[in-house]
Amino acid sequence: MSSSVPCTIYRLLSTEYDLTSSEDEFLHFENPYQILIATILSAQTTDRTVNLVTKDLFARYPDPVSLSTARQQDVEKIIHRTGFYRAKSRNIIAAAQVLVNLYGGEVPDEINKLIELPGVGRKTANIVVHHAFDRADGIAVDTHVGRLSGRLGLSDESNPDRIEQDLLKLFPKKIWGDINGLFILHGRKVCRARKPSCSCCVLSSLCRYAALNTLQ
DNA sequence: AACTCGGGGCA
DNA sequence: TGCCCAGAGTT
Repeated sequence: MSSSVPCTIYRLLSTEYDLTSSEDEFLHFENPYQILIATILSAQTTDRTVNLVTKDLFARYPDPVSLSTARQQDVEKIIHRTGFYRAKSRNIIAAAQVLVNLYGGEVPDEINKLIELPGVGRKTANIVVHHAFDRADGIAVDTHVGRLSGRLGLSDESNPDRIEQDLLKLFPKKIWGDINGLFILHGRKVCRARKPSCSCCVLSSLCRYAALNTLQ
């Protein structure tokens, strides 16, 4: 593959999508604590659903100290609508306890430390670094990112960690966060798992899968 | 690698 | 009604 292909992909997707508007949901959170908790709650749920509960949640538990001593039953009532509420309640309380006990009530800004928090995996850690610290130390490989990477021929791997390694080599670090957001938007709206809209896709001219898919 | 946790939104 | 949502933890 030509080394300019990743650059072209980035340019085309940037023209197609406005990342700043799609990230508005997160902008109203005031600090890394709120972003961390909201991101844990956002697993397998839309940002809009999370936003239905965060006002109540942060009014009652404005900081790690207050959340660390919360009763799980009370937290469950507030976040019930975000799904997986038992595990999420347990995890955010335990995470708050770790913040208080190990990090002086602050949210660490390193992937390796964030990943140790209950309820935080590699994807969530990447999201928190990106949104809370305005930086991208990696790329969160969800189903969309994995699917696009395969169809575009950017990676032949199946393991998300290895796909991430391939992507990190292909794209310059300063656009990792943008690539992450753009791939997810494109994977959701155009390059869908089921019926991808290759005829409307700005990347179709450089995509093997589109060439295959549009053959009749 | 497979399985479980789960309510909300949308076509 | 079926499918999807910037997943994580356990077995």
